[in-house]
Formats: sequence, structure tokens, C-alpha cells
Amino acid sequence: MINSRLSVAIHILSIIATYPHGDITSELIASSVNTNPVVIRRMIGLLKKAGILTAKAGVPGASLTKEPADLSLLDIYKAIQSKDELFAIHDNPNPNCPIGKEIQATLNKIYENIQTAMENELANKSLKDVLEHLF
Amino acid sequence: MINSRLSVAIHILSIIATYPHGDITSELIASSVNTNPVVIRRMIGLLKKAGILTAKAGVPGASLTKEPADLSLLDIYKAIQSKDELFAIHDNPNPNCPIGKEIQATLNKIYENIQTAMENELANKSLKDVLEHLF
DNA sequence: TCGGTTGTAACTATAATGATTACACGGTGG
DNA sequence: CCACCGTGTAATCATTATAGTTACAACCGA
Repeated sequence: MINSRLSVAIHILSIIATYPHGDITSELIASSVNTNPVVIRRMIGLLKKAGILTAKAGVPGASLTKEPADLSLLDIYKAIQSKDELFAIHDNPNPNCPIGKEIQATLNKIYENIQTAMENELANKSLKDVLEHLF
Repeated sequence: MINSRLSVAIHILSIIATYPHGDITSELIASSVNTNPVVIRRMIGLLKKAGILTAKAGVPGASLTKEPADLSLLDIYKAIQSKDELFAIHDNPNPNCPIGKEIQATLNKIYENIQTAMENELANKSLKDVLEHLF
């Protein structure tokens, strides 16, 4: 199972999109997500770095740089996920075994399509879709 | 990123499929995967429980119950993965917030399609495909 | 300038994962 | 038939990822 960062990021962005002029503090978002404000600020930092939203230091509130309809879940996913690969592959398989020697390249190839399929689905869903489900 | 169990399981099954009468020990497989024999036996236990292979206690070697072409990566994935969900969702979001109240149901709904897309891809690939890539 | 908030580093706690030790049990070959 | 070797599995340990927390300087607005 993949960590809950995508879920938290979507939650944060849903709040920001819903209350665009609400002076939403990290404290407030944290109380909705049920976590620590620093966790929220950290994640907002990643979203900012990815150009998904803007915020001024010291000032509550943040703004999306795009319309929710134009912000895909893939954009969000890539902004907050450190590792790019979907499945981990064990390292240092035995190069003296014909299978161990080729397994990594083979799995990389096989996993490629699977990851692409997943990313296509993420790309096909936007924050707007989430907001519509929410209300 | 998802753990490396699928990768290890595919590695194990590739060896068993390639050397069907080789008296392959967990020790031998472990040396190819580069891990501890117990890790291999544990995983073989899960694959047995899922009906993917048979083995007798005390006797080296195991046999696939299906042709590699009929064994999908989804079968393998389901055999060895404990959690069914692809993405984790943070728990206890605030029910007093209109967004916190609905976020879990919404995310579950949204993630459903994404997971299905991924599982379809896994279902479309078989151990035979892996073996063909390997050699 | 004061009060409140952000941004970020540093540290801690917890849980998942994988590695390891240990040992009873099962089958096989001499 | 019994000694040997491997399996099956529980229990424990180590490492790492993840999330939570503390702390504090920098920042802005009233």
C-alpha cells in the first residue's frame, strides 16, 4: 500500500479550493485532516515547490495557480511523492544466476506499463472531480 | 512505493518454472534473490496457501499448479499482498468539517478506478510474459 | 511594534519491512 | 530404521519509512 500523502494533499487542496478567501491557517486544515499543523505546512511546501499553489510566508491562506478542473491528481501525486517507481525491486540479485542476472531489467520493463496505466488514471481525474464527489 | 514482495515472488516463481525438476531448495533460491532462505520459505508458504504452487514439507522443490501462461501477475499480487487498497487514506478526519466528513468516502470512490486500472494491467500479464522477457 | 502565522530544521515515536535465529517436523537414502 | 537435510513457522531483531512533535527564526498586517 502506498502512503497517505496523496490523500492528505487532496484533502488540503479541497479545503483551499472550497474557501479561496477564507484565510485558512495550517492549524485549521490540520484540525480537519486530524494531524499536526507542521505536517500540513510541509505538504503545502511541496505543493508550492511544484507550482500548484502560492502562499506568502507569515500570511494565512494559499491560492491555487490553476482551476480545479485543470489540476490533475497526477500533478498532485508527482508533487508529493519522492520515489517515482510504483513497485520496489529487491536489490543485488545474484548475477551468477541466469534469472538473478536479468530479473531487474525484466521487472522494470514489466512494471513500466502497469505504472503508466495507473498514472493515466490519475491524469484523468482532476481536483474538480473530487470537489464534485464531496458536495 | 509498494514493497518488493511482488518482485521477489515473481523471481521465485520464475526459478521454479524454469527448473521444474531441479530439486530447488529455499537456500538456492535465496542465493539468487539475495536474501535469507526463511524469507523465501515464507513467501512460498503464501503462494501455496493461494493455490499457486504445491510443495511437500521436508522435500526440496515445488511445482506450479498452472501453466505460466495461465498464472497472472494479479494472482501473484493478491497471494502475497496483505492490504487490498492501493492508496492509504488518513484516518479520523474531522467529522465537524464538511470536507473532513466526506473525504474518506470520496477518496475511496476516486481510488477505486485507479486501483482497478492497475489490477487490470496485472491481470493482463502472466508469468509466461516474464519468462519470455528473461530469456 | 506586537501578535499570530509561516517555513523549516531537528528530533521522536510508531509501524512496516525484511533479516535472522531457533527448532520441531517430514521425507529420503543409506 | 535412523541419520541427514530441508521445510514450515514462530519469535525476535534491525532497518527504514512515515508521521507526529518541538522549537524557533523570519514574515506580515493591524
